[in-house]
Amino acid sequence: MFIGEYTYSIDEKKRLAVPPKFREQVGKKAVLTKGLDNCLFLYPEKEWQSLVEKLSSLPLAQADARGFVRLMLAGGMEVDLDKTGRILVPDYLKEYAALNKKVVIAGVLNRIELWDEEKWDTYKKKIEREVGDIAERLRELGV
Amino acid sequence: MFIGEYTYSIDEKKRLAVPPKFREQVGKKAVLTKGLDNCLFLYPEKEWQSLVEKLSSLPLAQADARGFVRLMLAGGMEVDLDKTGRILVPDYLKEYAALNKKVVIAGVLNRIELWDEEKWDTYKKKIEREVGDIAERLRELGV
DNA sequence: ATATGTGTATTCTCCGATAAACATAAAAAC
DNA sequence: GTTTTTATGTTTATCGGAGAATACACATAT
Repeated sequence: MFIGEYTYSIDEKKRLAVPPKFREQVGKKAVLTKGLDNCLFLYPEKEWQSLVEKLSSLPLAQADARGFVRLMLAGGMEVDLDKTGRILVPDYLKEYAALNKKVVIAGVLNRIELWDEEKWDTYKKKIEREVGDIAERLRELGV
Repeated sequence: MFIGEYTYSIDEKKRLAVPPKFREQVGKKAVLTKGLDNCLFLYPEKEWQSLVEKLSSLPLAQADARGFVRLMLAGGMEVDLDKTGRILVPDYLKEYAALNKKVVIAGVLNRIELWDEEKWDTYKKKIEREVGDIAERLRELGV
């Protein structure tokens, strides 16, 4: 399980370090893809497999599902970690998530999320403001 | 079960002592994360696991749930107790809870809460003022 | 076949951060 | 009153990130 939030710089060659605490869990190969809310998702090989299975089961007839599957699959890219634990972020993903120099790397359950620092701050502030209400609504779900 | 309220100083290296009465129950590793009402939650490993299970079952497609999971997970951090029973509070959590030197450490059922002393006093006074009304409302819930 | 260019991979070093070990002083327990 | 526990402070050594420099692979052109 991934947990915690770190900030790293993406260098001019679009290389980005995976935090040491995550490296072992990620392994040598991972999949980087477009996520929800303008961030990127980074999945370890195994987690990616089980996600793909879920996506496979979505109904082809449903336009929403087609779109989502296309976003995740066509948008994805296999990435390798180099000896020092960095990945290479493809241009089109860097652009999708509007990544600048400072990138927030957040562990969320079975995936790692990459956010542009500014976007992350904005999002976080919004959530923190609303968290009381959200918790009330989630109560129905048993949290 | 955690019970009671203690006050400790957080030092300039952001180390904070876990009260001796809590140490055995907490163990060597714990998870510190953002809580509700601007405090921090400290969970023993086991309690954290069962919380994570609940969070895992929330639907990825629901924006509210995503936000809440991100707050708890990305906001969390594994912390170790050092030889003298202290944890290291990460900068971003210290900031989230606006911790100053004096920190109130309160046992609440299956978790420990960390509060800035001033915020705690204010909150406590507010609750004490409203306790009558609150009790009325809770009666409907069967307390 | 050689030269040149472009982009990626690797290694190295510096500096700062950070956490582990150590030390001291105060308080509590017996 | 002595001993143990606890709270807090200081020092030290290790580790990690960032950037620069180098080495390597591949392509194109001469």
